Amino acid sequence: MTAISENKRTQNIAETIYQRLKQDIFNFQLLPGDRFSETAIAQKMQASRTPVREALYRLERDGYVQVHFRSGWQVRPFDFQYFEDLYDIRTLLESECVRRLCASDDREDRLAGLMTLWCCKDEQRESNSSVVAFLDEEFHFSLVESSGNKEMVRIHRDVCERLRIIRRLDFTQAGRIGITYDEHRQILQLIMDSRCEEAISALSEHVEVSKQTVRAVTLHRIQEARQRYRQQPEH
Amino acid sequence: MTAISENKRTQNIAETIYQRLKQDIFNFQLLPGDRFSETAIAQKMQASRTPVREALYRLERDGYVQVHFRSGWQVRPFDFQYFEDLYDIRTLLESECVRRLCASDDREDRLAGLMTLWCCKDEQRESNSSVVAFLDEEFHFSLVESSGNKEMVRIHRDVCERLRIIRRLDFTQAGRIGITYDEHRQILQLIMDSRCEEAISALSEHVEVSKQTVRAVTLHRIQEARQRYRQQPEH
DNA sequence: TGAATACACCTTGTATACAAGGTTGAATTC
DNA sequence: GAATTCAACCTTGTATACAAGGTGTATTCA
Repeated sequence: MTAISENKRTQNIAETIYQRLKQDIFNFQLLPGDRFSETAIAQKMQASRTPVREALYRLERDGYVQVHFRSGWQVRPFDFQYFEDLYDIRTLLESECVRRLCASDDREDRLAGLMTLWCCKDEQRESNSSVVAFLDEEFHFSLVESSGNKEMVRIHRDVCERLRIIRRLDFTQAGRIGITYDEHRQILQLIMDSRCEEAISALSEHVEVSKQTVRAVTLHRIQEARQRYRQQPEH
Repeated sequence: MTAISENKRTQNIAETIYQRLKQDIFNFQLLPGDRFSETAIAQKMQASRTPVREALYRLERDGYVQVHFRSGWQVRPFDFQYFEDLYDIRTLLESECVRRLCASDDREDRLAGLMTLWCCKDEQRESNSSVVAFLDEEFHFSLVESSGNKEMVRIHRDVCERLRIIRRLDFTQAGRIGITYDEHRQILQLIMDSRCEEAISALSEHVEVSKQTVRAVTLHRIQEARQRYRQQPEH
């Protein structure tokens, strides 16, 4: 009801439903393995099946849900290998961009913005974990954008989008914010000094830690959500 | 009419239309920049707009067409920067896989199939350009599959799929077949010898040549198709 | 009591009707 | 003659009706 009525002045019910379903999956209101039908979603969203189907097929291509022929839809079960594969790709793409940055002459100009943001005094550091999570993503996006390869940017954003469902849990852990600042600063400094391999190592390690941290947290959160679900089942 | 009536025993009109539209784009029967409506496609395919829309949204996500709000669809104009970006990503992904192969102990087993196929005697070489084009793709797929990273495989296949529209013109050029065989053999040999950087160089060069060859051919073919179109316009 | 079968219901796939708004071209006015 | 306005048509977005087939349950038979 809400999402539809605050219908952005133009029309894109399909887009709205897409966003809302993704949110539901991200917030573990739709749990991995859950099954549901197009009609049920349509009723919940107070819309017809047409935009619902459009949204679902987008989510299917994104890898979040899968359709069973004439037998309903299902939230794709969690697969940690899947996320680790994505992390590997992220590392590969960003490493390549670091390599190109180190070899470029104008890296000072390209990195100016990031330098002032991440190499600041301790008291100027952001402390809100949501904001830092956002800035962290921007940091990695910027690295890839510096490559000038639009398709690489697109793929990287896509990979990060898939990872966001678990990454956003990262900064809820104590100490992660400070570590992130330190590591970003170190990476930038190494790039500026053209110490390419060291920069790539630092970056890879940075991502690896994030991966490990998230793995434990996510398992915990899914467990938690499943508990809640069992206590007050809606159907 | 044909594509629909030979309707695979089950139903997937949307899938059929998707394939057929993509073919039309690949064969330059739908030219970059062409505009068309859902209704027109539906009539041509003798189906309703519903599966047509599903197919078109898939093609949009694939990057082949774009929708103009309440103003029809358009085949996305050719953008060589786009294809060169894709070639760069391909090179990056495959290089990484070569690197991993060189570092692995069981590369002999993993590459056994490719070795017998590409390091054969001259008289055993395939001469049909379509077949070689297919085998060439399989060669590069196999390299990436050896990484064991399913998502990297998926992205690589996706990139290759986007490139196929221009790559398949490659092997129509005289001499390309022999060169492909020679280069594949060289790359495999370098990997087997664990000469990692040399293997990557050879691979990168191999892809680069393909890129250059295709660029000229494609420009020519589009020109050609546009001529035909002007001579016998259907509308 | 258990297994098998049939039927009712539910699912997605497809076709079609309707709505809202963009485009185009002709008519009208200056 | 040129510019502007308005209306008819065409476009996609959405809702709904219908079709084909999968699922599960209840009933029946052994």
